[in-house]
Amino acid sequence: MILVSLLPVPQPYDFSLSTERFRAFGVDRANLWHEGGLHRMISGRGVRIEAAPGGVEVNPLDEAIAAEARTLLGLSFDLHGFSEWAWADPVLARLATALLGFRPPLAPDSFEALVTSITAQQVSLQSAFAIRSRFVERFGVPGELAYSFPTRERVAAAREDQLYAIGFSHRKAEYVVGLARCDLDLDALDGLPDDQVVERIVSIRGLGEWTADWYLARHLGRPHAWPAGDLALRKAVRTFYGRVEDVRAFGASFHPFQNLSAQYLLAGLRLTPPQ
DNA sequence: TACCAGGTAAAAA
DNA sequence: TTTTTACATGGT
Repeated sequence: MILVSLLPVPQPYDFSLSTERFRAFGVDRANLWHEGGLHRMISGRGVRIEAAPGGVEVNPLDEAIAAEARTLLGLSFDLHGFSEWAWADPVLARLATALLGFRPPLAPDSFEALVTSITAQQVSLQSAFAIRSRFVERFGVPGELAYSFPTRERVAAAREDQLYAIGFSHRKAEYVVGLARCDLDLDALDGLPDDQVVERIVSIRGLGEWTADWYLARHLGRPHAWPAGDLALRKAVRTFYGRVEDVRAFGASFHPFQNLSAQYLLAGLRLTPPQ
């Protein structure tokens, strides 16, 4: 089926602001920013997404590509509901205005989401992006611009020392290969409630609470996800609300928009001038 | 140079 | 049970 290349996005939407994450920390070879557009391999085809009136332009476009692009661009978030709700909180009211049109992107693939988190454990996102891009170039498949992210099968067949050679710690190399080889059906998790998803994720070696929370937030797009252990989120909470004794408990005050609140606080930390 | 950065598991206390 | 330690890289 031929579709027009416009993918509508609820307005207001700021494509450049929403994709800042793909540029802020270095190059992501699987979600590549190039000449004003975001490039990703979808269904084996190189896809370019760029700003367009009323949404984004996606080329090429078919049903499968549209579905993944909707996930990638975070179209499932209730941004309108969040904006209305945010008026009750002076901090979020300011951020919702300053970051008008910011819609957090999601990682469309479950394995990619988890490997991405492992690479980001404990190190700066600058370091994580650099290491992950070498991993994508080594084990992924090159397209015209972006690479397809390494498949679980390909990583399951890899040796840990091959990952160590491109900058993974021995421990993280073990985690990634172990994840690829484990018997958990990742895509079966999306039908489970949040707490059961966390339970399954943390049962895998190398995946802790932080990784599970970000999986809920950035892969499944669950509204109530709140990565309380995240160093940057803790810093953002401290910056915008002052000392908070229990950051996880504090997340309840953002119900039912914990995920969007966290994403706006993090984006605000990087993009809005200090108050 | 030394330290920190969007953690985790295992050893030590 | 709680606290401490090792870990690899990139930026400052």
